[in-house]
Amino acid sequence: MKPYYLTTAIDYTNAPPHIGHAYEKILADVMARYQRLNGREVYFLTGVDQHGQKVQKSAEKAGLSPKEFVDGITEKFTALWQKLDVRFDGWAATTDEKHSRVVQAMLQKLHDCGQLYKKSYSGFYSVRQEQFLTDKERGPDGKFGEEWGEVVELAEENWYFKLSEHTEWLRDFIKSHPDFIFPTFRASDVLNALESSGGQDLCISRPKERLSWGIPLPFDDRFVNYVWFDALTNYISFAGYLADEAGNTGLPEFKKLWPADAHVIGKDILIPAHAIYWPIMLHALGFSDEEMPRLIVHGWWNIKGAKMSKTIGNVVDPNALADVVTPEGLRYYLMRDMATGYDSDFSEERLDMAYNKELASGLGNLLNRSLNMAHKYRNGLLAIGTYDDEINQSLRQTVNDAPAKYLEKMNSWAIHDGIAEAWKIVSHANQFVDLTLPFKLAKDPEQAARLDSVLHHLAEALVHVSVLLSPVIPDACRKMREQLGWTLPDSFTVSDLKWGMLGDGHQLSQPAVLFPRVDFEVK
RNA sequence: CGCGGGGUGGAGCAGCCCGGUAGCUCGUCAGGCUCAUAACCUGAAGGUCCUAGGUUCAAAUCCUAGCCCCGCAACCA
Repeated sequence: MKPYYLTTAIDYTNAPPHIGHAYEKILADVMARYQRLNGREVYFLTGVDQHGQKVQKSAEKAGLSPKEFVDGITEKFTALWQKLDVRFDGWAATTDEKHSRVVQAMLQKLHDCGQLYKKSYSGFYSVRQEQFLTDKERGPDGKFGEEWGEVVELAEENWYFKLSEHTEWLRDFIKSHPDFIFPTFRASDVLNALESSGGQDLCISRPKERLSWGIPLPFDDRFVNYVWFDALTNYISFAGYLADEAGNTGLPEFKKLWPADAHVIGKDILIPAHAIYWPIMLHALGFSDEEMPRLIVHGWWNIKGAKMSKTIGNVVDPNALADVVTPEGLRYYLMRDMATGYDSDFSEERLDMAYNKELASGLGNLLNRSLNMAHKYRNGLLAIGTYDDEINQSLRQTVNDAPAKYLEKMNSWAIHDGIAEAWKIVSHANQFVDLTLPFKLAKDPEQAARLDSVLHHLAEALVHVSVLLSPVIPDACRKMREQLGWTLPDSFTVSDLKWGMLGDGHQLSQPAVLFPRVDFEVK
């Protein structure tokens, strides 16, 4: 089977990362880890989009060169990914020369087969904002507001991509491929956008005098490429597309990797970029319908129902949160509290609940009490024995049922539901302790066999949890396994999970608090 | 009639496709337990399932009309 090829949006290096950036990368990282857990080879690509006018302007404002400015912001992103344990295989930075060469080779290819043309456009241009204005920017009085400064009428030549030639194909493709966009309800949005778009072509250049921070067009050096062919192309350029033509080495073999099994993106960049421009670009380059990628579209984190925005000043900093609830706590919260594809509300109360109630009191405490009793009563040595009863059977049932349900949910990107399936084991195990009362069994020598079976059942249940939750909280699960004295065997998969991972005479390690409780300052 | 999502106990959500005792997590209250991270377990209170019609033996679920909230409407994860 080909490797599972997974990408995220590449983040624009104009401002530091916020909670939404973190969510998307963690979501992709969880899926990457989940696929690996199922024995699938994975290639996970993420990166940064560093070109463009906003960067150029922000750099000027900061008194830095675009390169210096971009490097500074980029470092904030990479540091965050490291902190949050987001492990990617490829790093897509659009200022990378390998990338520029592929972009140029691609543009040349499209130019050669007549997909690009030059045209003059005239309209109203804001000198201060350095952009053309449309009727949308006009105020109620039909005039352009003061924020645009001096507005002049200007004619400018630019290069265009024949997008309109392919819209008919795209319409049919979307209708006949319901899997193309997840969740499916977003597809109707795209079809609507296609209807209203008419036959517009896509402007892909900017004259060099206006924008210098970009990739030059190979067939016309008075222009640099603008946005789309630069940013979207990262998904194939860093996957080894046109590597020979571009003279690139050290990249994956494109034929083996493509198509992408998942482009993980936010709903804001679905239309037009990923659902319209991107498939059409690929189609124009000669990619077949079978070579189209799949889009996984996630929702947004709102703050008390309102959109997060710098203007309102309610931007949530993932770095600060990770410092409070640990990176794993943040990963867990973000995954458990959002139904993939839909919006969700961020709140400190929920984060508090997820960490202190679920991770600390639920899972962490269960591990701690189980190991503690096993050490207290049996020096951490498990004995399987022959004792059994209905209470034991019931817990085994829950544990045995979990993997199949978990797989079903995770395969359809319902991470929150997958977590819930694993959590059923945790809840049942805590209940199990209260039903079996091992601390009482320990006082009665005649109950020795039953006590052994109870301690074994708890440890066994915890081993299962430590596997199922490992994509979401890998480090905590590793620590759990360490305490349980069990290592994940090489090439182990979820379907290998079955009752009896811990044999007779298994030695447990010492317990240690997994998730120390955290006091939340209510702001 | 631009498009999409949503409206379910105090909060957040599931259930709706394939009608049949309204479910989960948190919070509140009461009890139990003492192995454990003041953690764990059990029980209780609390709901016009946005509104009004309709279909049906039966509607949160299907149909019709309307109201409200959010987002999008071609560069914000």
